[in-house]
Amino acid sequence: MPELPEVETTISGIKPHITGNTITNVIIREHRLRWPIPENLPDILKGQKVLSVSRRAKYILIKFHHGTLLLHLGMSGSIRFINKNFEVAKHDHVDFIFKNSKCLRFHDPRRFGAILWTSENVTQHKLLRNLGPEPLHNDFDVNYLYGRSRNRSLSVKQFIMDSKIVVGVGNIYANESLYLAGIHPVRSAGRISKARYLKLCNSIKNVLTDAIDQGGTTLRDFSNTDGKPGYFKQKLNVYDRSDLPCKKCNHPIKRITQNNRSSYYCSHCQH
DNA sequence: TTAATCACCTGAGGGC
DNA sequence: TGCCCTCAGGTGATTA
Repeated sequence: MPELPEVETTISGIKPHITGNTITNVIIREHRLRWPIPENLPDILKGQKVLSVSRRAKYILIKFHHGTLLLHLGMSGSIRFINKNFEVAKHDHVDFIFKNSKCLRFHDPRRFGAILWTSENVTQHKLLRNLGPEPLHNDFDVNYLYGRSRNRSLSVKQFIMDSKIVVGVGNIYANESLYLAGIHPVRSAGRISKARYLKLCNSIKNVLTDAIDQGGTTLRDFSNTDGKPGYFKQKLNVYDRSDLPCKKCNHPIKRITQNNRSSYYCSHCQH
């Protein structure tokens, strides 16, 4: 499932191919994603050149001179850059055809993803304007995280997964970061010391950086733009490892449910 | 303002 | 083999 490292991997894969390239057609086979794809998207994009590709949180931003295309991969989405005549598979919902007969193909079995258009300043788009800082930027640090956590009673795991606090920390990396910081996932966010938030802040940055270097985490649904898997799964310490021995102490990894999300932790190493 | 819950969706896997 | 059920989960919207 695409989290921030997977989105970063996707962008690295498509950026060199589509930047400066011109769209000649957009084929929409299925409009019903998380929100309906705009009916007039082909008219908006035909003949337009891609100026840049960037990311905010897990949104991929493809900039044109007259606006920005927002792509979100949701739970199961992926993008591939292929020849336009490549055989269409089930759940290949949208093709962006380019001048050189190549095609950016959006595939999403669960249709939790999104393809939206804005002609306004994209940073003020309603989906982006209230987002927290990027976890790998300098403005995400222990002072910020500790300050935002005061008087918050929810669990620390829910806290770091809240995109208004920090973006891009999904379930996998929240579990891994808390394990590396030695913090129990159900502990109340407001009752954790600054010293422990320093560890957590560093863990989040390290886990995400490492995962980006490994090309993301392949579980059930993710592959990169070449259709190849990510390799971070091999480095997971707790996620999806319930009942297996902790890599530090050999105690079995436990699994609990928090807000309908699976949490994995070592009761011996995390407090 | 905060926290909890719901809704969206389909493939995988297990039980029978 | 086939059917049914449960689970997985990102995130905006809704409710309390």
